[in-house]
Amino acid sequence: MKTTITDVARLANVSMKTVSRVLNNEPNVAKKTRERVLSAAKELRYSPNLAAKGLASSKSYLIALLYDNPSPNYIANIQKGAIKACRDNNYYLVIEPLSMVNANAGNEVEKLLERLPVDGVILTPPLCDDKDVLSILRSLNIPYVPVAPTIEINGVSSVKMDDVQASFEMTEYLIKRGHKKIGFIKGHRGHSATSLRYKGYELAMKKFNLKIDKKFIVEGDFSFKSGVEAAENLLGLNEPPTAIFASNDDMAAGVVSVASRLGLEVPTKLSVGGFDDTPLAQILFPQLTTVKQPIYEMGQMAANLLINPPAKDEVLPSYHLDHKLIIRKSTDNQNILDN
Amino acid sequence: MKTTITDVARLANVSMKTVSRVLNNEPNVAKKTRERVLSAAKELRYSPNLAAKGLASSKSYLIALLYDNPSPNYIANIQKGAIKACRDNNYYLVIEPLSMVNANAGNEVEKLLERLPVDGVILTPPLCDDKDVLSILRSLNIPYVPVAPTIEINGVSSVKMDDVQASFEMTEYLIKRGHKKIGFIKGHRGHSATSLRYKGYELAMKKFNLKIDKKFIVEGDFSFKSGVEAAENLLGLNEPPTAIFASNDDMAAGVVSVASRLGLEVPTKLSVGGFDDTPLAQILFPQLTTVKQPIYEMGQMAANLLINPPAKDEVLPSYHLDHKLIIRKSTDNQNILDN
DNA sequence: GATAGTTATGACAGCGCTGTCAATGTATCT
DNA sequence: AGATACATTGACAGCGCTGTCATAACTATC
Repeated sequence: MKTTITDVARLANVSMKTVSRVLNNEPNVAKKTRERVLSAAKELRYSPNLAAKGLASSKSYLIALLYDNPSPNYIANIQKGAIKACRDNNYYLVIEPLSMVNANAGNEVEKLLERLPVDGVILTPPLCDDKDVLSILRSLNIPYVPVAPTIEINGVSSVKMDDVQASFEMTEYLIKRGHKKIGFIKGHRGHSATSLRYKGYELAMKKFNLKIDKKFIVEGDFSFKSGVEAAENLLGLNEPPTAIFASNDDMAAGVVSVASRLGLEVPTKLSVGGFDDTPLAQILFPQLTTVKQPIYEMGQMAANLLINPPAKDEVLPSYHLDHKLIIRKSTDNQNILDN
Repeated sequence: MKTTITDVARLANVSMKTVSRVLNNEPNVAKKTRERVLSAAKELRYSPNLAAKGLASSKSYLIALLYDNPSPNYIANIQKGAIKACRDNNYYLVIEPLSMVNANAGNEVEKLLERLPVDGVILTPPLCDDKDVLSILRSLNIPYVPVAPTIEINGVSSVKMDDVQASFEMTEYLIKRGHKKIGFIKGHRGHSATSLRYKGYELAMKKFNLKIDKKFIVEGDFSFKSGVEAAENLLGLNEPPTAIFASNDDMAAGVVSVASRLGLEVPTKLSVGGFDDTPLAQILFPQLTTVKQPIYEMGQMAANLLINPPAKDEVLPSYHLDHKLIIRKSTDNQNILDN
């Protein structure tokens, strides 16, 4: 029924092994032979049996994506990128949501990976910083790539974006549009992005010799609600900021909602910047100026690093991928400043 | 290194085959033997090699989830449900996004499945109604379960919710809160949910002898923007509705945004109902009354149907799972009506 | 206690592929 | 031409498990 490598071998008049060599792009096959095999395989519409390959070569052609409850949007994009890389290499992606809540994720990972011998694991935050998970992976000797980790691990490449730079650019952009009083809403304490994004803000303010008013820095936790509270706080000041940079879109949405409740028109009276470019950013009115993370690209790169590991001597500690400042209406105060 | 079935067999002093029987819950093993094997397996922390099992039994223990660009939220939930079912049965889920845009998804599916011999496929809309995909699946003889399909296929069970009933309940709820003039925003033409949800609205209106004003029925396309336009249309009427039921949350969000622009307070002046219970529904102010689809449950059920197919004589054409009317602030007009 | 019926167990081949290693063919050099 | 190197090919075992079928060990029956 299903064609096997033997069928191809017979048709091409070579041994199974030679077919195997051709199909796996191994060296040392005569050009003529290679062509003969290829056309035989094509004629028979041959495609290899993954289980058999796996059993014989003790590889699985499977990459696992482990995650613990990040936003659906984030995970969907990581997935798409990872799947792209997998497809390009005849690998497959299996998805495994984990929960760090009930005790040890490490244990869960262990059970999972003992049963499913994947060739590599992609770790997303916050899993990529979980000590147990990392040590299990190391002891099981399974290659892994952390995506946007807080901590760097010796000898392990990670994939990330430059939060500091992105945040710097957003702040710089606001400054260049004439703002001097720029409020900043921090993210969840302990999340690595929180301090990095704040740092970018700080650097930009310093670069342009703007003093950072402590009253303008408010703590949030990345939730819409915390954005609302922070905005109430900031906009209730005697001298409120003319722009607010919230370190994610949900909080920025909170800011916009408070502003509209207070009758403060965005962007004419208040500019608002977000971070992440979630779908929300385009749904909001006015649409949100924000930073698009290279999520898809990170997923793709991560999978690629696992499938085609770089030679030892060219391993980088981490691969930085490009973000993008997306300028939309919520910071479009030009008319006002111009007049 | 890795323990094999042979190790367990040796320790339990039985043959490999008996170990296999025990581990796969096959009948005809003496109780004592079974216990002995089980404890040996436990002691050695044995876990079977998937590739070997697959090769020997020509099964893959893999279920594929095929989708084409639905909302990340939808897909994330389907995934979680499907993975739950997989985990409970030692199966794994591989994810494959497809694109029906560039010509035939059928072809893509074929290439995919020839290479990856999955034991079953979960199809989400709109893929579950694609003729090519369905016929490929049939010709490859791969079991599949459509999730929320428009068309029913003879002999194939599907998993769905009752859109008509849910929509009926929402409408009935609005009516019971005193509304008589209820606007309805339809979804994208051609999407099965569109007509079903409208039908539920219609039935409820009829049941309570409310006449359906044609001006109150507006076409949308499930996008935020179309919700905005529909709302402008509805709220611009001489006698505008006192409640608007948008057939998804994005459009409902559009309604809320128009209402707030027009100074029409929600819910006191206008009640708004949505559908889907997306994250947006809780972010919005006021939070949205909506219908929660059993997405997770559908994913779980779909995977389960593939892993443990029901006996022929008890196959149902489709499995309906329970939705839930989620009542939030956007319809909380009680105070007003009470006074 | 011999016979049949049933349950429990094991021997063994083989799923479809790749790794190893030996064998052959071809080119290069003295 | 003969020796040496290297490129090309194939034979074969075996990855870890399950299906098949034969055999062994019970149970029930008269």
